[in-house]
Amino acid sequence: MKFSNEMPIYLQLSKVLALNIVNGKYKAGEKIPSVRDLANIYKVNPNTVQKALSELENLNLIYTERTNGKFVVKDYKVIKNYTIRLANEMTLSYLENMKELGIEKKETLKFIERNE
Amino acid sequence: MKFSNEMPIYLQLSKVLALNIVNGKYKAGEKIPSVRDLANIYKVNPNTVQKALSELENLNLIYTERTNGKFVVKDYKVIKNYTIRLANEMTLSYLENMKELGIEKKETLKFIERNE
DNA sequence: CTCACTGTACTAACACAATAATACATCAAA
DNA sequence: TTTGATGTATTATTGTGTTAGTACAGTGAG
Repeated sequence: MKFSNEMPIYLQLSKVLALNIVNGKYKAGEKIPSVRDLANIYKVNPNTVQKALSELENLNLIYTERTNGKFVVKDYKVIKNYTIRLANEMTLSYLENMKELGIEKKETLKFIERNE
Repeated sequence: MKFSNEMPIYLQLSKVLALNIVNGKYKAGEKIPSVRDLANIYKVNPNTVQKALSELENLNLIYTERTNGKFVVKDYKVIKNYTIRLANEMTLSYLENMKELGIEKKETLKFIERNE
């Protein structure tokens, strides 16, 4: 796993883990790997993992059982809603960015067609 | 002008300035504001401006006349090519991100329609 | 109970982005 | 020539992301 230097690692890691929840690698109600395991998996410091996970907890995507581990939230709707919110944010941001480049919606669609 | 803390300011500033070139606020061949002026405009340190501008110089979007100022590159084609490259990168990245959310191209188009 | 595993907390050290304050060299204009 | 503008370079300081190492408390299994 490679991290960019354009953003703090803990934020990048947080996004990666959120994706794992969204795409079902970590399923609703399931336990996620321990802080120490994640640190090994992604070759970062346990403290960095903890910071990343606290982001996910703020998003209500995971919850903590103090001496047992951290778990994906049980209600799948929460995950689904998060997914839709993310998709909308990404779409809006994409369209805005294209607009800033002077590319209107009609042309934007051409760019999308071109990239299968 | 507000900067996020998710990315170094000099990179954010560099993107803003690149946009000013792309959308024609700073036209081909034109002089851009001095390092000190830009620092005042965006309320950042002159050193930060310099770092941002060196990014633009690496992209060949601007060039320097040592004691006269910095100028947008004269050849408009360079700017146009940069714009297209950016748009392609953004589109590709957007489609990949949506795919990671489990949203295929057909559904992605619906999201775009929904966001006029 | 003992041991291994959890999350959590703390300190220390390092790297680097960012700010601040100067200083210098070059050119153009007054 | 003098003045002011330009880019550039240097040094010091601050804040914080990251790593490293250690320690503690609670839980469950053997």
